[in-house]
Amino acid sequence: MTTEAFKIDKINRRILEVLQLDARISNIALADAVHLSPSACLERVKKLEQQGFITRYLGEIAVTKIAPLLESYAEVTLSNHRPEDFKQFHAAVKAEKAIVQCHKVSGRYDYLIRIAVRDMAALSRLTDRLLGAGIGIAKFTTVPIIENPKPFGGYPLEELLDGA
Amino acid sequence: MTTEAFKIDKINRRILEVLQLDARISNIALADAVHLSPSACLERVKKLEQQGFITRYLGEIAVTKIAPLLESYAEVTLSNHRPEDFKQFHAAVKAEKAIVQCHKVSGRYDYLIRIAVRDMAALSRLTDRLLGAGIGIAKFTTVPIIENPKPFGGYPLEELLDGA
DNA sequence: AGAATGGCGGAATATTATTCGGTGACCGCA
DNA sequence: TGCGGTCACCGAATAATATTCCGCCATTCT
Repeated sequence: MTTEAFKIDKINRRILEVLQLDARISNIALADAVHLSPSACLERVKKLEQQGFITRYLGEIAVTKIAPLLESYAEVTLSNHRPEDFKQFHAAVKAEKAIVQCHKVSGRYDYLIRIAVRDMAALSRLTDRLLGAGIGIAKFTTVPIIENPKPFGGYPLEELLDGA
Repeated sequence: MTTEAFKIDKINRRILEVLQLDARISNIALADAVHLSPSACLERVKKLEQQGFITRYLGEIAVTKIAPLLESYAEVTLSNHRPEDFKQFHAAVKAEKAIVQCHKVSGRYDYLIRIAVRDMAALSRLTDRLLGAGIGIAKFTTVPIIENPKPFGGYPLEELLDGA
């Protein structure tokens, strides 16, 4: 046998649900939450990590408490849509630390990127730099974030798995 | 003095930078990375948590490996902009598990929300439900995510703090 | 200078993670 | 139906880590 198809049963789903929102829970507490012994629970978690079902553990930082922060999205449209145009843009995006995330989307624009800078001046400098970098950006519309009424609350695994 | 202004020195910045992308690093390894003894390091981490500089630890799940997933953004415009209209919308958003995140923004629309459902049919049902819920949505434009060229890579704390 | 404060390192202890058999349920197959 | 074989589990033993505690500077304030 080669790579085994993995089974996401009810227990693994529960484990993922918990870890998704509390990555640093102790294995003992997690085991308790899913009604398993610590050893059995740990075995499952390790397997979930190794097989790539859990990719990373992230710490959420209250950036606004330590520094000025203007977070915003930007809608990006490229001038051309050849494979090399996309590649070029991807490379530029990855190199830019202020661009903290990038989605390729389907709709009125090609990409939706998330930007973290100190203030409008820095945002302005960034857009100028991107537009002047010759990476084929035809249109660049920034959408500043004012407030976050609902912070990320995890994926609804039950619905996605069972098919709500 | 009551609540002490907290100092984010170089070491704390480093701690945050590390934890941001590797929340489950052991305290010993973290201490090593920031050139502190485990006890001193732990003391700082605890303080950062207590004072709210670290808000949560999240596990990143490869949802697409375990279930069908259509993730998308949606641009939302409300019909009216009275305080109660916003409140009503916020409440609806929080109650909807498929809406995993919600930003209030400044631009052509009022909100940018992130949605996780199984497929187009589910997305369609969701939009119908939201539009029919009488929560004052005037316009609702979905923007499906095709690809993620740059996953979240953490905030550029150095730039934000030192002022790039 | 002297005392108070705060952060540090290192040792001791408590808690947790990890390893390691042993067991029972389930499955395929004769 | 009975016989391995496999797999996931549990519980105990061990290893590693987290956490506490205390004494020690360095800085600051008086």
